[in-house]
Amino acid sequence: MENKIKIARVQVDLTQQQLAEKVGITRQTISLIEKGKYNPSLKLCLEICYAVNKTLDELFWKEKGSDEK
Amino acid sequence: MENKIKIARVQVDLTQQQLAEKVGITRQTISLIEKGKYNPSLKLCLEICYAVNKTLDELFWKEKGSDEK
DNA sequence: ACATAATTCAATATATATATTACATTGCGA
DNA sequence: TCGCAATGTAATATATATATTGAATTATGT
Repeated sequence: MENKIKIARVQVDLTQQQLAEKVGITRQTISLIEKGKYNPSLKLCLEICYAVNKTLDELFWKEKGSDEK
Repeated sequence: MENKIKIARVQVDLTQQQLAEKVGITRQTISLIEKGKYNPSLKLCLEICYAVNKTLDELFWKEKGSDEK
């Protein structure tokens, strides 16, 4: 499984749109991040964490060699 | 205190240069990140974690409103 | 099946992370 | 003090995250 943002997002009952507004970016960017298409900045990661009430490790941690694409 | 990268780095006895090489970026970028001058990508954060044997939360977590610049 | 909301996807534009080169500064051992 | 290694910093260049617009697709409820 790519990342856990989507799961955390629905857990707090937010749509991509609403999450995007909460963290101050666009819906498309949320979509791309959830799909693992790229590589958000630390600041953005943190804001997503705050919005869905998770920590960095919970949302973004991957073990060293885990998913080699 | 800005971030904990520098501390973790010296704990594993690496110079900025060596850490940079280990994670595949330049020394200057490490310097800027340690000084809190910007905002690395998630991928880079993870690689730094692996190199110094810490987790994202240990190195990069900040509470919501903590250091407002 | 239809209507609507939620999400994915593409193209181009902009902001910014990172590279590169080079020089300045600091600290430490001889 | 001298010399060197580690670090800080600045200018410009490049790669890429993110914005923007808009269209296509997928889900959900009726």
